[in-house]
Amino acid sequence: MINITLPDGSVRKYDSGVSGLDIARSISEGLARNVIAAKVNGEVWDATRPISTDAKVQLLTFRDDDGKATFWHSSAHLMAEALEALYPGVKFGAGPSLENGFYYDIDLGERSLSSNEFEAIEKKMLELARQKNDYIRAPISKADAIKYFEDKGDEYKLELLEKLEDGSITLYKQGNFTDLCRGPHIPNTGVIKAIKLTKLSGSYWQNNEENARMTRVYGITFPKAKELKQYLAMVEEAKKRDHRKLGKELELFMFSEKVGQGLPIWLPKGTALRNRLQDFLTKEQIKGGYQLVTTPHIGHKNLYITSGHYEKYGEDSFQPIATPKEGEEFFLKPMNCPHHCEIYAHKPHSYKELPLRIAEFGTVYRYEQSGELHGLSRVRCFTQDDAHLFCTVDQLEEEFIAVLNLTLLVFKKMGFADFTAQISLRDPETPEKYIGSDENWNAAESAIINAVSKLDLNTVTELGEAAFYGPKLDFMVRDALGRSWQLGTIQVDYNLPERFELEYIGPDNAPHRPVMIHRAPFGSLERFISVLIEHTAGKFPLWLTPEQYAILPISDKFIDYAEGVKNQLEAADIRGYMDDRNETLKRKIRDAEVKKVPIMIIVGGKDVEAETVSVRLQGQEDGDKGAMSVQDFIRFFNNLLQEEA
RNA sequence: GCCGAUAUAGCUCAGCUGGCUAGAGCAGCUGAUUUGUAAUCAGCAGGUCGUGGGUUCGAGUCCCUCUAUCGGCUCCA
Repeated sequence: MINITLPDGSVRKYDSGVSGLDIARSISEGLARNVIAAKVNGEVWDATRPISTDAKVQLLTFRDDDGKATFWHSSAHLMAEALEALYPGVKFGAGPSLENGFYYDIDLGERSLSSNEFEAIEKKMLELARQKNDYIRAPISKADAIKYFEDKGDEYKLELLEKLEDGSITLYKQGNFTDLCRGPHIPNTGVIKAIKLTKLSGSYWQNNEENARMTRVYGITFPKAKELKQYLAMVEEAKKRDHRKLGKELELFMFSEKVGQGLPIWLPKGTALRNRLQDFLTKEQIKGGYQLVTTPHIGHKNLYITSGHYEKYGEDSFQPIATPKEGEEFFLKPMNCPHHCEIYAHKPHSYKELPLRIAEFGTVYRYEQSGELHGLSRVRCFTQDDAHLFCTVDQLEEEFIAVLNLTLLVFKKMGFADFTAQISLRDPETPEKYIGSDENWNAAESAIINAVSKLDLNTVTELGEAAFYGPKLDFMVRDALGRSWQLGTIQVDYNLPERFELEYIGPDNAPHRPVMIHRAPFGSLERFISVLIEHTAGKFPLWLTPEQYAILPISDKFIDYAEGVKNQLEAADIRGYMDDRNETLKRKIRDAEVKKVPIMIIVGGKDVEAETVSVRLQGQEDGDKGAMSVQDFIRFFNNLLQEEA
């Protein structure tokens, strides 16, 4: 008998050789039907794999992330089986699970695959799934495995085998398909009920351009047809919220082929939105003891040689701007820190002045790879809500917490609840990638970890995601299409103060090196706005939206009256416009609804007589709020603003 | 940057296997209508079919170049 400890802490006794599935059965039939895999002492195993020692066991279903991963990985095998049945001789590369679904890289030789063929493949997969074939795990010797794939003629699997150690190799077989695989897998194909192949793309073996080109087939599967339907509906909804589409429709920004790739042009409404975001943050920063600065958009080559960016990014940046003077070169600034370091360096500092916080909405230019450009999320010209804090090592944690709170305030104000704080540390395997002493790195990493632990945050820690000059805390927010984008960032930097030889005079009357914190709560206005658009589906909070109201006169007889109302609202600092077109009221309402103007103010004969306005709220079943005086409307409006805050 | 796909009016799209003056809806303009809570009616105008080249008697349609966009990959100071 062995002892199995379940997640709730209870311990049950089973015969040695019991499987996760057996344990599930002993608990309930329903659970047994839904079990996909079992986490045994922290390692995900096949639900059918025998457990022969005392262990902590967690049964995984499709609801668990590890369960999903197993389900989708098994689905990749199922797809491979279908592909092999439909396209004999196809060779297989890698076929992992993804955050949403799975893919398999395949080599069809001369043949190419088109998405028109997806339906046939899905059909085949369903047919195979219904056979309820078991996924069978088979440990195998290296020699036998090599023989198997030599006979099959799959050179990719042979290449993978070369790197594996004899004794650790397993094959998985379901139906007529056998794959080299570490596993784990679902018990049998029958649980895969709903299948959709989603896209096709090119890839390279081992992700290396020098290697053979392969075709990557993406798909997603679910245990229930309903779940697939919901997923597809979610994807549809996400497409509707795509900031590129809404940005065009709401006339926030544009791109021009003539102006250049990745260079967003902000239209009047988009600019109004940006300016409002900037005003909001500027006020908060002033409260937080920041000083505002303005620096040029270009900098001398020497600035970037000093900062080290020239060496690291010079070749991949916008190339230098030459001047009539021989040998003189300037760069478009790719970041604001070097300029800010020079601001710090322009006069001596006492420890009494620290922390020194300087902020700037700094527009920067980076030559991002053309294939990477994406709406406002990834552009070549963007404005960072940048600031650099110079402080002593002792002040680091406190400053870090203050910055953290500012960032959280921004997220709260914008209604972002679904974000993750990613603690990005060094990769201990590759110390050569980082500059600076171990001592400084340790101090900086623990300052971040300590600061974060004092706040209630959803965090993940990623090794190897640190910048080359220091660890950082990045805020990741998911967009409408499920992609994760980095917004705010807080980074600790010992490197630039060193390179720029920044100093302060300490109480001991000796020079010391300050620490620098880079931070940007929005990250960049461009990316922030892209996520905000998708988050709100274009219906911005009242305080932020470019046009808060539309006055809709019922006919042109009431334009004068409407004009008077508009003046009163302007005086009360409420912004909007009048729709004085010669159109029906229905039409004007529809257009304002589509433009997502939050408040419609209707004025007609009854209003003129009673000295009222009739108020309608956008996007509501019953938006009609009835008639009220302009003074009452202003109160009503301010209440709405209050509710938001 | 790499792989694949796409590019027709301001916007969304039609135009089959190459064949008369390239179509529609919305937006725009003009006129009529003067309207009470999600599209009033009529008329007009608008495109050298992304760019440059080629094949052909003939190219929006086929081929190549470039540019941009989309989906991936890689990258992200």
